[in-house]
Amino acid sequence: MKPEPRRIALVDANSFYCSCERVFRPDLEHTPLVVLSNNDGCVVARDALVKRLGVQMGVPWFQLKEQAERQGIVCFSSNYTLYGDLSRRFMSVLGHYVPAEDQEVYSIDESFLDFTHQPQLDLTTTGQAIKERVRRWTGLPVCVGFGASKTLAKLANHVAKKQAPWGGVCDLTALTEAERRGVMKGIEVREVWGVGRQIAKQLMLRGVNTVADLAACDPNRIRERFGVVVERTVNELRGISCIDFEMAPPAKQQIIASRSFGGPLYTIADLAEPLRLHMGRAAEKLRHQQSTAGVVGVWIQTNQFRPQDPQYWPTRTIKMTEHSDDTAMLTAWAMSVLRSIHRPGYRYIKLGVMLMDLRPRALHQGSLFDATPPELDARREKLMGVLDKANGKWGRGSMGIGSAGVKADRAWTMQRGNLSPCYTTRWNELRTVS
DNA sequence: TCTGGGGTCCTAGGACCC
DNA sequence: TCTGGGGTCCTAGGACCC
Repeated sequence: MKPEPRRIALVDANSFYCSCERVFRPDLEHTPLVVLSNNDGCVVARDALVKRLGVQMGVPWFQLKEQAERQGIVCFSSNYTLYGDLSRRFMSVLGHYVPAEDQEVYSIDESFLDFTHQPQLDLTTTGQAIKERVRRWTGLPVCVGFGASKTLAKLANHVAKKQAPWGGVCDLTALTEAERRGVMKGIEVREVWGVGRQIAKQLMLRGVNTVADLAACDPNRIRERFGVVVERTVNELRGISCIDFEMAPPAKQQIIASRSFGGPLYTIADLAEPLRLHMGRAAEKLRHQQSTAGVVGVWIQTNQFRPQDPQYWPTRTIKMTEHSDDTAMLTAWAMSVLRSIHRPGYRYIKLGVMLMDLRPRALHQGSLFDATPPELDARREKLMGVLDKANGKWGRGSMGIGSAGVKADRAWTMQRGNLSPCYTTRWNELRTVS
């Protein structure tokens, strides 16, 4: 017996970061808007008006600045505290439509919802209701796509976004086979979830140009040439759901914290400061997911966009003698790595730290040679708890190990010249109505 | 002068073992 | 002349995602 096809929705916010900024700045409703990456480096979000002006994703801001001024484009530094908070509200509105086990929060601005267990619902009507309620309760504009698999739901969402007649909601499950094929014929294969630049190029060389072409491929042949991942994608396009919902996000297998500096750094002493800051953040994430790390890694790099500079981008990892989640311990190991890879005479612009070989904290057992007595371990744990609380309350980096705790304008701190206030998370930055 | 920061999965090939 | 074969583990690199 053939199982009933699934009814999966993908809800995706339009130009999420830009929309977040606009929620608190209704005066900018008709102003073209971009949001910049860390350090005000390049464009990471564009609203519809800016897209129409032909501004590409990822353009360095310094190249765009003049044009932006001419065309009245407003720019914001990224404000992840604000986006994270609006994301939580958005996701909780979606939670009204399905039981918790049928919602997967896929990214900061996207969520899958499984309506398979609510066959009585008309999906287009439901999609419109979702769109309206999210708009009313959070101020965010969203589009909704429905399909028999996650990949088809993604595709439907793409259609809802790009093709105005759908009104922001596209239900592929309501179409006949022929109608669906018609829609797929009109979309380039590159747009499929899971098909990136390289694979799209290879497919097109073989005459597979549209989504319809890919859906018509023999999965076995695809597997031979492209592997199991693309094979799965073909099956999903054919309405066979292969990618399951992931409920509690699995614990991370590696944790990375890195940033470009506001300006170049040179010595080990210079680099130690951002190292301590990054390791503070990484260790916090590690403790948050209740893991310990067995391996720490560090990399530093010079500016590859300055070919006139000598280039150097060493990276190295080291296996610690025991697993740990202790900021001071992890920092000490990372410092030893930094000392081993650092060479004088280079102009460094970025440093990153990495935690690997993660395992659940419950498994942690003091090693036979562990010099720290258990009661000291308990005190350390308490200290780490205080650290995480303080940083949650007063902002990242307000408390840390050594000099990383000092909040100051240093050469290496991020440039965020156009940061919006934290409207939703700090009392003193709340919007006032007069 | 100024060019982001995270993550995952799969595969191929080498080391090593019996 | 003639140089096995299969299994596992690890790592590096490539591809993808947001």
